[in-house]
Amino acid sequence: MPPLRRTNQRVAEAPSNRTTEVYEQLRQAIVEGSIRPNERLIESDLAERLDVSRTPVRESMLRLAGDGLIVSYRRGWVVREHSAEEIREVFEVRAALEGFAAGLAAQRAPDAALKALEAIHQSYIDSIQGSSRGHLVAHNDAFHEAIIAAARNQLLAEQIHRNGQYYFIHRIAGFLSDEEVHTSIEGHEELVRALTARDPVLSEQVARDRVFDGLEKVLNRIR
Amino acid sequence: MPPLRRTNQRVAEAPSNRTTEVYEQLRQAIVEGSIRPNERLIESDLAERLDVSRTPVRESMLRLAGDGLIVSYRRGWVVREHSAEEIREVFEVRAALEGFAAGLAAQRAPDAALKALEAIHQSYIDSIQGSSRGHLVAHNDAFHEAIIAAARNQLLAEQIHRNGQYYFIHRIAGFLSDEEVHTSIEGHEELVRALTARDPVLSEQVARDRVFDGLEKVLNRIR
DNA sequence: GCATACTGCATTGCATGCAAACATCCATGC
DNA sequence: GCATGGATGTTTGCATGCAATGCAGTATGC
Repeated sequence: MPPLRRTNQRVAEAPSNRTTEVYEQLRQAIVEGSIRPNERLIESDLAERLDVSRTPVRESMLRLAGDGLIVSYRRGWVVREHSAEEIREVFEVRAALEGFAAGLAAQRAPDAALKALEAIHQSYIDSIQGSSRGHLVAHNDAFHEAIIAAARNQLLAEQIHRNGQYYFIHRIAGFLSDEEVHTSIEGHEELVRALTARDPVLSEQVARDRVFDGLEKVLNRIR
Repeated sequence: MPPLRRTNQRVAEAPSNRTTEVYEQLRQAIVEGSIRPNERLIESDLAERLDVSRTPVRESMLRLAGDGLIVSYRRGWVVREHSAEEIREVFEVRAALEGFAAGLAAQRAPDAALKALEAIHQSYIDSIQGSSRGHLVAHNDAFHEAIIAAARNQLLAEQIHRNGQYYFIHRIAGFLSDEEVHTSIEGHEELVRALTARDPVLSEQVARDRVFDGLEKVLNRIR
């Protein structure tokens, strides 16, 4: 046990190297859906395709498993499939975490942060005419990011991100009806109001309700 | 992309092998505190001590990093240290997740599960005379497990466990004053009442309050 | 005496080889 | 025709080697 300098600053969880590159690529592929659920992941295959040895691929697998994106099955790994039941579970966890974040934001966010949030929301409404759906996803992300940041709890932010469940949203965003888009915007509006009123209980409630709305939409899509 | 049989059943995240063994051992050592915060982890060192090659050690490191127990620092890994600020963050996440779980349990738990919970609590009170502190930890774990199970959301359960924050509790459990033990038991009592009353809002509130109580205790210890 | 450059060493990053485990396929028996 | 057992091939689990990286300690210049 040698003496060691302190590391109180938050440090990247993983350094930048080839393993991390591979990890990012695989993660992206799974999230986008270009590697499909239940598809089996063969080390030597992927290694060859990505032009690295099996080692970084193996290590990436472990990290993906930690994220819950793949699970061990028999000898190897397969992309996890989310049954309707599991999707419900995912959204419940989101409701818990994002709801809590909204509650914290209502208590802690500096006034400037709330103003910025309002600006994000407003600029989105202004630009809604173009009505590009890619834009919609980007806006939604920015809006949530702002709230999560305002909650001032990095661990909470990490957990929300890590869950990597956003990919459900990415896959379905293109399919939302105009009415659903409208509902979503109204939800944002309501949330902004609750936050600027500095009402933690209401903010949490609204944020949760929005998540459960999302769940309904997803469940409708997969049926 | 070969056709593949389905894997809808939930599968263990990692198989049982030497890597997993090493992982468990290291995790235990960190959680118990026998490897201290800010201590540096040397692959070849650990490999020799555990009598395996560096490969399973490396892979364990990645999983530990995924759990947030170690962080990359310079070239290697160090055991993460939790500043007071981070401890607050940890407990806020616990409040979010465990509170939510209590709320779900109030809505969903079969009557039998609540009866079982009451029994756990009661048997503990009956046996409190012995007042062994190891027993206290075990009881606390059982109590929480029962609630988490009753919430009927496996992902939520995984997240609560994974956070691996219990180790704060293990480290301090021996140091609780009798008064604090008493408070904790009262908390359990209150929670059982809220759950059997099937009141989700109250249950969530009580569970959260208990977590924040715990935070106070921990913060008092480290000062 | 302090800063800066250089050299050696500890330690990781990645590749690869080998053996064991497991699935698959086919043959055989009932 | 179905089940059971064995052989074969694929894929992982783990060990190990080599090169590269960055740290430490020392020497050198100012």
